[in-house]
Formats: sequence, structure tokens, C-alpha cells
Amino acid sequence: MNTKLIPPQPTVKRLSIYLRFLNSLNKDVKTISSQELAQRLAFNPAQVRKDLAYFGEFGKRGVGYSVKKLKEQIVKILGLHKTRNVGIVGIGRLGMALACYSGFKKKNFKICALFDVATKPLCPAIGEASEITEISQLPKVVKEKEIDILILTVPVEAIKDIYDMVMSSGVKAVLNFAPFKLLSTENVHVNNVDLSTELEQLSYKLNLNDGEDGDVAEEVYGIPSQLL
Amino acid sequence: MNTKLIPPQPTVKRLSIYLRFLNSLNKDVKTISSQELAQRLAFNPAQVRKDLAYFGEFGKRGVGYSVKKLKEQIVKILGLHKTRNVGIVGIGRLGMALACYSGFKKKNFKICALFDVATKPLCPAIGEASEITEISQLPKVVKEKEIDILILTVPVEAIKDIYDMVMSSGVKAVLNFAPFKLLSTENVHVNNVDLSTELEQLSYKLNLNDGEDGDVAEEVYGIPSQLL
DNA sequence: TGAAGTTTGTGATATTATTCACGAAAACTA
DNA sequence: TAGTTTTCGTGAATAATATCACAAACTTCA
Repeated sequence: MNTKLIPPQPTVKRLSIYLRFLNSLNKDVKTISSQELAQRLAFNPAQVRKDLAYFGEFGKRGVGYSVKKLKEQIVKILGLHKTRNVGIVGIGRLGMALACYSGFKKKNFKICALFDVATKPLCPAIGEASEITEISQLPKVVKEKEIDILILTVPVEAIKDIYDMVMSSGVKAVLNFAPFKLLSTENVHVNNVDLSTELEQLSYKLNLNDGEDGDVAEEVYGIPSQLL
Repeated sequence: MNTKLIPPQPTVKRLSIYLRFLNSLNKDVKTISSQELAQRLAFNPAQVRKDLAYFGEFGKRGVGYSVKKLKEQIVKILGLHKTRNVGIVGIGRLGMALACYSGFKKKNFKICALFDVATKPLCPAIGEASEITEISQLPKVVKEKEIDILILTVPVEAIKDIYDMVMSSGVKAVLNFAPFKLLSTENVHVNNVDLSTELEQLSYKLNLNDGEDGDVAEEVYGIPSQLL
């Protein structure tokens, strides 16, 4: 086995996707092959096997992978068995939507602080963190509540004001939704999600089709209706 | 020049990022070099040049790129000069947040229909599409309003019910936020955005740091405080 | 038991993407 | 004008990622 090698980032990304799919499976599916997994998710079977083999030998030849065991392994690899304390900075519509999203709770992400410049009316659905903390308190609260991850959903104009505060707060990871690419530092790992970029990708594809005909050939498409 | 070649997807993704950065620039910055662009965005200068060279020769040797001209070119490449009609399916918190997000309007994405199972109270900020259409009307409305892109923000349980309707509606592109990977077909290009996956990536990084010490070396970090 | 059928794990190979390195073009300097 | 500096565009080299292909391990069934 090649456990010593550093797994490539794409592999880690796919692990999330595998896990999500495994979780959606009916309870009576006890075992799954790389073939089946790959087919459903439009990956290559060898790729699935290789991804998993980076972390150990989870499969059984002639059989496939035990769904239960595989889920446990991926959870462990991704560190999802540990509870992570999450704070959200900028409680607009998007921040609120994320704060209320139940999917996070299920995966051990615990929203435990909400930061904003002003006190705003809160949705009642938020369990843990039911009030808004003034943003100047951020460094203090990050330390007190041992927040691991900050989600930034502030308007882009506000990014500059809070950047230094966030990066020096002691938080180890940041998920930034503001349309402004924040760079990782030695101490803080930043992931940028840009919703506009996603739409723009689609626009590009549409534009290709508009322009010239028959230009989007040779792409491998999945099995449309096979929704599980 | 190598205009004939098909540009790789990563290139298209970066174009969005270049454009966003160019737009954030002060008006008096007339020209920018691949060096400067790369430094700010943690890319390689040669990569920036190559990305742009796929589409033409936009730069001037010894000078750099005209910011104004470059913006225009990228807008054209991504097809952002054309107005795209967008519908949102599933008007929960996230759907509402996207519907109200002003960044889309600026980029010629026009939210012109909101679909959901039930009529819900609407936020007043939405201009164009100020009421919710019952989801069964989707195929009809997509055709009537010539909707190009559907954004799916339905709960994951609802995906199966609407999948066929969406894919056969005549829409050409889909942006799916439901935590379930939808596959593209010959006629419909799907982009999946999974917010949980993003958090899980961070969890993985945190987990690496937790586990063993000094294991996250050799990564190139950007210039932290250089926010423009 | 043994032969046929599956499916894993992985070395070898192919493909894709990034970075280097340098000639050519433009600008600036004196 | 000639020399120096800057910066592009791009072929070549490198690195990263994905796919192929096959031996080994396991199951099934006669």
C-alpha cells in the first residue's frame, strides 16, 4: 500500500462526495463496488479505488467495500468524528441560511457564534448560538469558545476591515463567501467559495453553444435518470 | 497564438477570478502586468499569461495588459455581455439569499422566476420576480420566460421529484446546491456546489494538524496583508 | 475441490496542467 | 540612436492527475 504518499487534493474532495453518496444509500445495501460507486458519480472505477487505497486497504477482492466500514473510514479520514466549533461572520441572508442549515449539525459542525456589526432580528431555528455578538468581540470569543472555523458571509466592502482580525484571531480555518479571493497563510487555511464564479462557468458554456454549433462534443455524460 | 486549442476548465475558472479582481481595482490603475495579477491572486505569472493567450493577444510587451480592455475581453469570453434569465427552484433561506443577492444582477444574470411548492412570504428586495410560481408550472414558465439557467436550492429529499422536470424543461444549465451530485447530460450542463464538502475540506486540513505535528509543510502562501 | 466469475490494489502508461526559460516587442534613458 | 529594462507569448520541461491493465484475493457454484 502507498499510505505514506500525500493524497492529492482532488482525492480529498472526492472522499466527501463518496461519503455523501454512501449516506444516501438504503440501509440494506451492505456492500458496494468501485464500479457502482464510480458509475453513479461519473468517476472512473480505478480512480475510486486509488483514492481509497491512499488511506488503507478498505475493500475485499471479489466483493467490494463494506458500506458501513467505508463510511466510518472516510469520516475518520476527514476528521468528521471530531466536533468543530464554527462561527459565522456577517449575518445577512446568506449567513442566516448557513446558520440554520441542518446539514452542518449532522456532520459535527457546531455553529456556536454569530458575529455582525449590529444586533439583528434572529431566526428562531438556530439552536446553539441564539444571539449576535458584536464583531469587535471576535478575537475574544474565538478564544473563549475555541472556534476552529470561521465562515465569512460579509459584504465584500467589509472584508478589508475584518481581514486582519480574523486572520490573527487564532482560528485555524476560514470559509470565505465574499467575492474576493483571500489567501491562506502558514497558520490559517482559507477556502474561497464564489457563487458568481459558478454562474459564470455556466455562462461560458452557454456562450460556447450560442456561438458556434456542434462545439461541445466529446464529453462523457452520466446516466441521466439513474437517481440512485 | 494557440487560439484553436480548447482552453482547459481551470483556465475558465481563473478567468472569473481575474475579472473579479480587475473590477475591484481603482479606476486610476490603467494597466496591469501578469506579475502583479499573479502575485495578488497567488497564481503563477506564466499561467496568467497562458490563460489569457488562449483567447488572443491582449497584452503589450513591456507594458502589461490594459485593465479596461482586459475586462471587456473576459466579459466577452465568459459571455457576460449577454443577459441570462435565471430561475430559482426552492425558495428556502438559501434560495431567498441568492434571489436577493445583488452581485448577480450586476453581471447580467436576471432572476426572473422563483419556484416552490407553496406560496411563501417574499422578501421585498427582489425586483423582477416578485412572486412564487407553483413548481408544476416550471416547464411552461421556463419556455415562456426563456430561462437559461435554473438554480436548485431544494432540500435533498425533493431532488428526485423535480429532477426529470428540470432536465427536460429545455433549460440549458443548472446550478445545483442540493447535497446530491447531479450529472450533466448532452443537453443540460450541471454544476454542483456542495457547501458541506467545502467545510469537510477544512475539517480534513484541521485533522492533519491535530494528528501529527509539522505535517503541513511545503505549501506556498500568499502575502497575507496585501489586500489590494 | 476446482474452475469460472468478481473485484480489489497497484505498477505502468497516458493525459492534463503548471512552471520554466527565452526570444521578441515595447518603453524608457541618456 | 543605442543600450537597458520591462513584460509578453510560447515552446519545452516538469509536475500532477487520471486511466489502463493485470496479478492476487475472494466468492460462487457445480
